[in-house]
Amino acid sequence: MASIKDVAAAAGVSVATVSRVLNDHPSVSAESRTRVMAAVAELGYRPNAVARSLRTDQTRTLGLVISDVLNPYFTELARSVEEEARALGYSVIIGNADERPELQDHHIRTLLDRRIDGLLLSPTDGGTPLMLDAARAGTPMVFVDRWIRGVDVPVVRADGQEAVRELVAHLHRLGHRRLAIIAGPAATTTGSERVAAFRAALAEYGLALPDAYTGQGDFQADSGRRVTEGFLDLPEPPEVIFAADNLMALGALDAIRARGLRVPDDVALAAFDDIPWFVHTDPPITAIAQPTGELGRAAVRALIDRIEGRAPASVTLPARLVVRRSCGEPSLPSPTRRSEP
Amino acid sequence: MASIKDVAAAAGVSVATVSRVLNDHPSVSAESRTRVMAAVAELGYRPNAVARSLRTDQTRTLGLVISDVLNPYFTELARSVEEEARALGYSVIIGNADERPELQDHHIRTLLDRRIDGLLLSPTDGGTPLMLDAARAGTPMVFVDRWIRGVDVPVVRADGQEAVRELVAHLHRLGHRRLAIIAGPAATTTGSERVAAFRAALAEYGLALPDAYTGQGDFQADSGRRVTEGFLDLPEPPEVIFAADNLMALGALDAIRARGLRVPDDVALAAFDDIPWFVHTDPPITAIAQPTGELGRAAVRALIDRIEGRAPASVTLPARLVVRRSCGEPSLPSPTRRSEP
DNA sequence: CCTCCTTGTGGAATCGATTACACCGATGTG
DNA sequence: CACATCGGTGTAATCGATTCCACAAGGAGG
Repeated sequence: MASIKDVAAAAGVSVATVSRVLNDHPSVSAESRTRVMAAVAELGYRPNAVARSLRTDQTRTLGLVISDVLNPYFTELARSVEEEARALGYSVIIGNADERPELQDHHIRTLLDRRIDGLLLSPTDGGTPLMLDAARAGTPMVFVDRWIRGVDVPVVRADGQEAVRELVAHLHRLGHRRLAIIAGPAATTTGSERVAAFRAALAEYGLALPDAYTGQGDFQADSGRRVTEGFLDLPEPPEVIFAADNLMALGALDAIRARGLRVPDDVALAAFDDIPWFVHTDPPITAIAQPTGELGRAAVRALIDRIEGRAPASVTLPARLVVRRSCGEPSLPSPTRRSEP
Repeated sequence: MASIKDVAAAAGVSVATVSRVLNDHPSVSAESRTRVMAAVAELGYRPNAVARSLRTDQTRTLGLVISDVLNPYFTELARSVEEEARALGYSVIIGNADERPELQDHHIRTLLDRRIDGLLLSPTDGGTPLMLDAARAGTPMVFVDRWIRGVDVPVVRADGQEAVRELVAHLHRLGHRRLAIIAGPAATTTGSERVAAFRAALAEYGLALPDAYTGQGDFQADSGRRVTEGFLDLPEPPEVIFAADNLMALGALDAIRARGLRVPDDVALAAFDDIPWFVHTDPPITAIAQPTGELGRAAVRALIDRIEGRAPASVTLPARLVVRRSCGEPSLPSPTRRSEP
């Protein structure tokens, strides 16, 4: 592979001049410029990004560590992150933590070893020492979706409180009174906040959230299945199951179906995180939709602000309720609300 | 950030010795080794992967360029690729081409600039000059899923011929005679091969595949929708629509639903590429499942064989039919076939 | 007792870029 | 006419690692 020396030799100039042409430095004669360009084209020369990074101490690369690539929510997030980063001249390396803290740490470590310019994180847990150290050491960092308390790192996320309140109102209007939730890991903010929001909304209607109706999941389909089975085994099973993410909703649907029960006639189902497939499930699932693309883009902008020395700001965007049929009443009466992405 | 010099100074040895300890070279005294280790721990030193790569001319990184991250098939592929690569000590950088050749080239170029050790490709098209040049220049490369004829690059893919034959047999048995296909881009192998396999299977039953029943899609949901509308507008619409990938099947389902028609009563639907959601759509969709995880792992092994100087082999694995209810007959008669992943 | 290995170590070259600094000739100015 | 200025260029240092080579010390063998 041709190096800058080969180009210099072919163009009959020094490597310094070649470098100047490549980085369009002002003081290069038109003459030299054209000869260098010709040599570059002739040799098919491409600068070695590794060498350049070593010298300039910047890689123009962002790291993104997400909790689960197989979750369509995170896939969409990753996509929008990459898009915005590319538009701003950065590349993105994605690490999939699979909801496992060790794997998350593995990726953070590799990313740091590669000297990425900044890190976008959606922590699987309450924050490992490695992550905290990196933040303290001044690695440019931004949390997306999930975050960690007590760390001075900007957070870009959606606020679901209002949407959860709307959901509960919707459920209450439909006559449901026994509402259960499949929560995410308590160590994650999205795990605990969604339960809190749900509980608060229930309280407004004078409803309680008994322990028996609070199942502990891990954001994976299997846990949704398991928790749902527990709910259905109860002497008095809930009328509604609210899953704190889309995969657990899938598991719940499985479990309900396996018992020969019907949604929403026997049990109603709702989920946090809307995804395209929810339109096509049987029945279509009522969900709380996050502005995923906007979240990803805002996170990248915040991170790059931080990297380039500007002051990054935390961002909170509202989530919204998308009513479909999984909680009852085909929603024909109110056609306004029947929004599809 | 601490460098090897700092470690050397802290341990009272030369950088050469530190390097030897780090790469556990045999001739280092136990004495030096422990002192270096202590210094490393004390300083929290981590070798700079950029510098190391420059010197050794290897990055221990693989590039993976896929056609569409939002397609669950490719997400799963990416996941298995990363998993196997990690197990073998490599990292993976994923590029999403979004079915756009320019974007694909952008990613190939960036990956090459970063001097990745090898490239895993699922080409969006017939092969851009850049891609062909890279192959010719000797960049270790392997095609996954989709490939390009006339290039000397190993291919790891699934063979769907037998499964398509089974599908057609299944459809014929159910009494369907007017079968249509939503094809992928003809420039992709998966685009053309699936049509060919379908046509060949139909021929075995004395059925033709008229042009009117061959719609041109681009592997995206929208195109599935558009083509399906065309089919339904025909004076004699098909009885079955076979989508060459899962996203186009989703679009087809949308279009059918929008007309107020029912699956499978009014039109039957089948898809290439099985995904977890197909179990939960209304109705569950009959699909041809690829051994996605195995494909990803085999591709990584082939690529690493090539990188490390062993002779890589092409791999072809069989796809299989998963019968659900979208083509008619609840499949109760034959419970053996009702396999779920 | 002198050579010859072996083992452990450090100095320095190297990878491919960027960039500070020195230099040279041409132009402008007092 | 001497001198400062400036545009254009090259030499060389530098980033942080790896690794070749030289060398010293110590043990084995003649």
